[in-house]
Amino acid sequence: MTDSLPAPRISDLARSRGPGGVAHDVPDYLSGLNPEQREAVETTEGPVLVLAGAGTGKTRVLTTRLAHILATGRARPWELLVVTFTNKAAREMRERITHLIGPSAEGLRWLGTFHSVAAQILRRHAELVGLKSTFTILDTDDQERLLKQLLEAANIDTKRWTPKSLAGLIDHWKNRGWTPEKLPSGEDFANGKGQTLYAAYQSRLATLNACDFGDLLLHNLTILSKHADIAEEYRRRFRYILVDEYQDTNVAQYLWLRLLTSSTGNVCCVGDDDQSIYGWRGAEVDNILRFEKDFPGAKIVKLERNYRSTSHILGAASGLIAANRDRLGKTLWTEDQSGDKVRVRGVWDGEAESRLIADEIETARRSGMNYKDMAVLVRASFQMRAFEERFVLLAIPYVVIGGPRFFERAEIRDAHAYLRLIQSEDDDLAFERIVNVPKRGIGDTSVQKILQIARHNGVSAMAAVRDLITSDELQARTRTALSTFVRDLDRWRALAADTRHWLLTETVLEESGYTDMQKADRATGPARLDNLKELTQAMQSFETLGTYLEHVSLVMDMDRGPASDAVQIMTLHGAKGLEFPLVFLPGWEEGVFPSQRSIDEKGEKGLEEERRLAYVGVTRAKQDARISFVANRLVYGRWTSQLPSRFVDELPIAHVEAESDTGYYGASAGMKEAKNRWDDAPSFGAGYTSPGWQRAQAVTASRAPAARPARNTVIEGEGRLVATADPKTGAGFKKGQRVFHQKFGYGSVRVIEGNKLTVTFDKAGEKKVIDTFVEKAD
DNA sequence: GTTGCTTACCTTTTT
DNA sequence: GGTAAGCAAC
Repeated sequence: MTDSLPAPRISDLARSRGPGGVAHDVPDYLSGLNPEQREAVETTEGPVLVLAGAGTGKTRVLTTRLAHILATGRARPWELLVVTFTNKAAREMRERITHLIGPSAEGLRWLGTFHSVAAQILRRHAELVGLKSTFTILDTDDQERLLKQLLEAANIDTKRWTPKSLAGLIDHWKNRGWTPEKLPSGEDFANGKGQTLYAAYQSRLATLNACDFGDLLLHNLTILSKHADIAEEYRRRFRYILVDEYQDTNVAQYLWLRLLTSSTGNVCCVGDDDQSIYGWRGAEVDNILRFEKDFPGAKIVKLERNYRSTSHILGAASGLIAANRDRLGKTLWTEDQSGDKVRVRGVWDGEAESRLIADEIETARRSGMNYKDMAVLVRASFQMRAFEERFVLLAIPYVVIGGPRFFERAEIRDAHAYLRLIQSEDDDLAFERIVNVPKRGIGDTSVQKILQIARHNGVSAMAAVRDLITSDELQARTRTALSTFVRDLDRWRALAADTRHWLLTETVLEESGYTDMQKADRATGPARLDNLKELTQAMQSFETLGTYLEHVSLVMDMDRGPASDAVQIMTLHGAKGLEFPLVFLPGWEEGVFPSQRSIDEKGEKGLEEERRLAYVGVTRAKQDARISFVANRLVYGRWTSQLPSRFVDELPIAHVEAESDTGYYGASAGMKEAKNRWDDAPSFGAGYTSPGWQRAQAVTASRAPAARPARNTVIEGEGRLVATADPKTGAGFKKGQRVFHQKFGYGSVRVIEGNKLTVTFDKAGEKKVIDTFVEKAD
């Protein structure tokens, strides 16, 4: 196994390059670093906080530090815990370390995202929190459907109290490390039902042998805090801990780290408080701001020398971020004095904006720049479409990074549901998803009946189905459909044993009629079939179906093929950690960026986060950053006047070159009104309504609950949360017992086999029924 | 049980 | 303006 790998080969590498490598004791890999970077790499013992500004070589420091620890024999690969936030970051880190130290990087078993490492740990100790080690990880869709069931069972109006909002709330609670028992008072949902619903949800998850994303960490916290021996084992194992993007850790992740770090811990956190942009996901900038208090004697290293951008870009970004109050403060500098000022353009509307950017892309292209060196970074994905349309029109190649996530597409989830059900018959959510996809004539009523039986008997839906098809509860047609379904599944399961999983997938899609169903859909079918093809292709790089499914549940993202020469379109969040020679930053308008919602929900804190996002955006640029805003935008199909973003005003004029042609467009079309400042343009103030439209919506929404009280405010007892069978029914039937059945009427019991009764009905004749569907009659 | 129409909601951002 | 869920009609 990994433990028997040869010693790290970095020593070879250290000697291999350059004549200077032998002259000093300084290994080759350290020689290219500046003094601060060296310090960050060589301070291996004790807590270290590396404040790495944008473009200061953070990843290089991180990977070199790891290589250094390994090369100097301080630890072996499997004794390092390395956590990142995104899969992309984890992947990149692994690649770069492999490049530095060779194949022994494979021994880095504990390198991954918080969630994937937590999942690994949880699999080993699942039984301590009432799960089996084979637990499945639910995605948001599964989660919301489950919550919807719970809400409905509790008679809560799911329009007013949406499953989505409850999911968000529960996630928020989990991010803070709150189990249902530890939920502080004041945290609530649906008038006092919050905690009960949360508890009910957790117990449903346990029944399903499943957990959600938040649970991965929350269960870890439970295990590590309740079992001192286990925590101690991990503390001994992880001799060095490295955390990337520390500014984005939430409370749960923070607590998790603390549990895994001993008092003398060699923990190194790297981050940039100015780039904290995940507050909405529970990130606490405070974690990084109070590092010194948490780890007394911690060494703080600031990386301020920027190697990425020109001084104008850095100047613009620094001026912008200076408006934030909550920061540790650092000053980026560069020796690169070349380059143009940041260009700011105000144009008439969204179409003009996409035209402008497309034109500039073509100009840049003509001057020899590759498409892939240009990026359009937007605040929210709805902004992407305008650019896509324009680019298609002009045949500018582009790729949308992020966008609708591959694994969230309906057809991919359907395929997964089939596979999950083949792999584990207990997967009720998978069952629900595909029993009737493609249509088999198993409607909602039947499905509900199946689920009811399953829940009542404490078995899986599939088990209930197997039961039901030998009874007369369901219509003959439904029964036939279900038997076919069961037979198919059994056949595929048998097939799975000796078939490669991607071939199995193809067979299943074919034989289930799924492919035919898509073929029948002329509109979306072809694209979906393409996606499925892509899916089976991607599956081939995994050993087994199991490893594949584990991977997709954690990595909701897929490695696409090698980057082609195309303009990259992505959100600002998605752009973090990347860099491009030429960056376009459209949509800098109040309400769009900063997003109104962010301000409404989190006030000044929200605004500061938006500003950090702007900072992230500008600092992605190496040579040129081009910001733009429009005077009019089509929102929800409605024209709205826009005001330039306050961030535009905050850019220091010394580093900006601005021009707006929106001024008198209406009066004299095409006339350009060049000026240095644009906020005095009379036309902006004139018909200014935005962001009123959004605010008005928010107000209506938040008032609605008070004005219209829920119909079902009183819900008796907690037990009502989960549907229970009618109390009049139950086991204990005797031969000859008179019974009543909703559909078949009165009759008497003739045979009893487990939960199945053969009843001779007075009118309907002899039928096999499930005991929960009959009542005793006198 | 399925099809086709109407309506409500939507637009943050991701593991 | 687009989409997904919900509802009435087949």
